[in-house]
Amino acid sequence: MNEAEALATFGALSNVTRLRILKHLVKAGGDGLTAGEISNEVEATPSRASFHLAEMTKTGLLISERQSREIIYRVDFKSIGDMVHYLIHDCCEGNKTVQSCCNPNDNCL
Amino acid sequence: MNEAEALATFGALSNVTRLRILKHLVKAGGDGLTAGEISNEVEATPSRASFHLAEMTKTGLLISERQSREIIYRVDFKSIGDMVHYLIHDCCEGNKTVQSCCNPNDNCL
DNA sequence: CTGATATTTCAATTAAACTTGAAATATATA
DNA sequence: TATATATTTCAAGTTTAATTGAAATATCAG
Repeated sequence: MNEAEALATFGALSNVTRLRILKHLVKAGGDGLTAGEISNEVEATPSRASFHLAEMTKTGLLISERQSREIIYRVDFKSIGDMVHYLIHDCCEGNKTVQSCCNPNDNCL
Repeated sequence: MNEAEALATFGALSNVTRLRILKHLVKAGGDGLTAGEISNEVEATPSRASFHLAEMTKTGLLISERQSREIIYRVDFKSIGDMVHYLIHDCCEGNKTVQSCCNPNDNCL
């Protein structure tokens, strides 16, 4: 992941609607959710949800697949992993304080 | 870290000038850098650098300390750790693919 | 106190991101 | 083919973020 990609990914996560879309999709698991379901869950109009879904897909955060009339979105966890990697290793040069927050039982709230 | 703080932190890192400030400050280590040095290094006017430094300090990414006429900025690694924690555990519910990118020798590029 | 240096603040402008609603596209079913 | 459903696209308007340059604040040295 290079600087431009990192900036785009941070930008993608800096909007409430998009952050909530991500969380709903994480909860949905491997089955993903349709654009309509997402639109309902985050209480956005279809066009607004579509705009944000496109934004997230462009940056690589989501993967989409048409299934007949519906379009299913899923999280691409690799892209979030890349972001975590970039944050820890590129930005912070492997800083121990940052790295310690990766563990499930760390001291980071 | 709550949703609003996470959004602010992602926003703080979604700007080139701010991302570069962060990297320069990480490289500078514990001594930090003065506002003037940062302004020079990222090639921004003093007022523009000051604006972004204030933005980053507001979100908790940086800590500032006046030393006579200069103001020294340092990275608060804890805030980045909190962000990493939020990403991995709150957003991604501890997803293994994401977590694997924390290690120095992972497969995340 | 005066003048110089370091930094911030502020108002004005410019640029980017977001929202809205209508129209377009894609697919399915009768 | 006609109609309905699911989703996207587009243009217009609105809001938020970033840049600029001048003025203000803080500290220091003479």
